[in-house]
Amino acid sequence: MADAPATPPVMEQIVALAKRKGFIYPASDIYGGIRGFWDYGPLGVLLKNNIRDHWWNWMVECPPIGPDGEIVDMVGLDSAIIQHPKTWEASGHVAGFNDPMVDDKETKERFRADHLQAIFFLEPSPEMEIGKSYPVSADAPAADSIPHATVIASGPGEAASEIIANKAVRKLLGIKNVLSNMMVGASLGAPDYVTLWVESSRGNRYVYIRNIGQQFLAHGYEKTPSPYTAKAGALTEPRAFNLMLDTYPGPIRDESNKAYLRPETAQGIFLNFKNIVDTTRVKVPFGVAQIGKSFRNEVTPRNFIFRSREFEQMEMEFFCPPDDALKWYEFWKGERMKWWLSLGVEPSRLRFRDHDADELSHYSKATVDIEYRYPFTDPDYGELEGIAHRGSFDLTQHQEHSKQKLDYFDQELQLKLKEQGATPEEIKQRSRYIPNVIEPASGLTRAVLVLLCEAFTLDASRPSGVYLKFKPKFAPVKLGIFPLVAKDGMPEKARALYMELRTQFACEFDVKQSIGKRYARMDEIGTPFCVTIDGDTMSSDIVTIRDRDTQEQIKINISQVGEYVRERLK
RNA sequence: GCGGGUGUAGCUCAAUGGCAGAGCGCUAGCCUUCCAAGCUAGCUGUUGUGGGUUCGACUCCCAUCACCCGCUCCA
Repeated sequence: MADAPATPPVMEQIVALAKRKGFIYPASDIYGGIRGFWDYGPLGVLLKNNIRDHWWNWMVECPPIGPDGEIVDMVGLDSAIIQHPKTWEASGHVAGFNDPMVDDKETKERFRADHLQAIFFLEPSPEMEIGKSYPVSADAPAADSIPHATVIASGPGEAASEIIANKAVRKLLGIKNVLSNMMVGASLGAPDYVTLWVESSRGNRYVYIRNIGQQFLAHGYEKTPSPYTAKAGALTEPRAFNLMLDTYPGPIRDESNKAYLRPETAQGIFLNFKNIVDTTRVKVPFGVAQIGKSFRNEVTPRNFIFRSREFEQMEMEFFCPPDDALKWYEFWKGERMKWWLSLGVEPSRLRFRDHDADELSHYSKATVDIEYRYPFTDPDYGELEGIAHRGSFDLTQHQEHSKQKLDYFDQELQLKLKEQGATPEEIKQRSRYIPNVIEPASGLTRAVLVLLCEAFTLDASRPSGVYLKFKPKFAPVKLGIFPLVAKDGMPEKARALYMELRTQFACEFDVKQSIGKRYARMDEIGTPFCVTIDGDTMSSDIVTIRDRDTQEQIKINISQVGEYVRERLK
């Protein structure tokens, strides 16, 4: 699979194969499809359920042993997709998912208003001096919207590499060389922008001003220069794009009934924190895991099932004492990577990526992504799972909004503090707290995509031209059972074997057409093993097992087939 | 949502404005002792959808939907 050229055509082949063999269909296909939604076909649902069950087993039924050798308490949950609307006010989604956007009417680019970055043109000249101000040029802006830049310092610095690392800027400017960077101020904004003086492929030299959004929006969008052209007046009024899908439970469609389809499964866990603590015997630290559908009104669903409006998540919220949060963060980071590797994903296609400070969500103290090198991101990586240190944000928010106490009394900590000779005051204060949360949140539907990409293997030497190299445990069908030819009692014998094994794992029984064709079909859907009943079987119960990856065949007794396959499903 | 591209059978693709086709596939039968063999018979289309121009539209025009690429967003 590493040999497959990682270009868009490969992705198209994967999408085509997924549809042709019944893994994934466009939703509402006969009506022309509906953007951002996909249906999982007969094989797709088997694959998805296999991954889902593996996660549930790994996280809930048999969770990993903790960093200090302790047993980790873990329970499951399946909360409603629609929660009380206040949930999403408390979580920050109503505000955070209403990002104001502005469009550049000329270039048709769209930007988040609070993320606006502008690029101005500044023709450098030898006369420029530190401490003096110069107007940065813009094509035809209103006079009062021309910022003046004050040169505060010059010389190379850290900002240069940071800005050069900004893909969009690099591409836009065609930056060749960084000539110098300066600290400058602009007349409309704060006096501390980092700017950069570069030589570009266009032969111009530019000044780049970061994060002008906040400051310039304060002066009105009509005076805000467009990020790319620096023209004022090109931007539209900021408009909100709600990224949550809504619905109106109850007989009357009224704003007061408005509810949201959950954009993440996590909040259902926080809402049940108190219930779980009260009704089960879990003690902090413990985790609550949930698998289910989530919905986001994505602006642009793209890249097959990578970004869809309805998707499935596998999330776990791990509640721990604030003092231990970092320890557990590191622990889950490691465990989650192990889990992805257990799917049979090639290690070199996985990586961690820490979020920068300015990239962190409003709630998070630290977040790391596990990323995968998808064919459509290659050589770059795309998100697969986020592991976030959410602090006490969620429980605190829900405590405030619901007026329900969501803190936790830690009896063990109380005892420990007593032993350490802490004062009664300190004991009282520290043993009752709002737990911190470590959240590994992964996309089940993304895992399906990863396994499809990972398994997709071109092989011109075999009749199918392609096969899916799933780890046997995750293959939708485990075993093909074929009579070599449809005569001499072979079909009957093969059918009897099928009847025996179908109760143990997913088997497919096929009599039709040539044996080669049947093998080819199994290759295409990633069936790891095929067993063939031939003349030897009829005379001495010896069958042939054919391996999908090597295409090699071995002979074993018919009575050992079940055991042979089961051994390889572990 | 914006810009560009694409849309014909399950798949890959043909068809000057003039009868919608081929290969693969799929189904049934025959044949067949290990990798999509062969023979026979069959299956599949409101040419993405809806309008318009025309005697006549897969073909030209408009709208719309979906997909791909870029922007934006993002598990």
